[in-house]
Amino acid sequence: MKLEESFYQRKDVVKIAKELLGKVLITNINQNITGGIIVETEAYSFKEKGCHAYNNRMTERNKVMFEDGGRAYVYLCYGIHHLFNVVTNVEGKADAVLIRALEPILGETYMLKRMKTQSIKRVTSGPGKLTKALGIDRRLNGHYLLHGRVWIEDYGITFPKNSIRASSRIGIAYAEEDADLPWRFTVKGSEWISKMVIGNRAI
DNA sequence: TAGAGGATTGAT
DNA sequence: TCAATCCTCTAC
Repeated sequence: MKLEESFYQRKDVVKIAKELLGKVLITNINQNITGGIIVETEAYSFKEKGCHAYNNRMTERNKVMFEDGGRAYVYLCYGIHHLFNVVTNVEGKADAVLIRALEPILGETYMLKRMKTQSIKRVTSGPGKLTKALGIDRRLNGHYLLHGRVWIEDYGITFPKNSIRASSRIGIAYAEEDADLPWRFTVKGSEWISKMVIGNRAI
């Protein structure tokens, strides 16, 4: 069952980021259905410095974040990678959840083809990789998640509270004290989460 | 309008 | 450890 507007348009982006774990992100690009169970997310709020929309700063890039919840915010990072976010909260309140890793369950063949690899373990374990595997790019920026080519479904999978790990978000050292907010959520023990490194420590 | 830098990744 | 790669934002 597709998640409805009311799921996205709530105020608590951190809660939504946790609840998205276990949901299934699906795309239909050129009739190729691909998708996976979300196992890693990060919450971003306009109230903190890690967010593109901090202090209500609206630019050409992030203006989708200021629209009503339930849309895709896709942007290009490092000139190479497309990153996929879910816009949450109501119009004017620019919150979003970055999807960082999936467990592939639909269209594995297409994903392997897009990633030019034989290893399914590597196709969706990182925010830049999963967008490529699912065929997501900036053309889907602003796209409504309730119909069309990209959406999120509830497959009835719920991870118990004690199996969700909260840690600090990746790659936002510039956010000063807000860089320490424990707003990255991963499924404990999942072999599908991203392998980013903080300092010398692999996490 | 030029210049710097980024919510990453994979190869070395 | 570092290059790839280009869009976005800021300052001038």
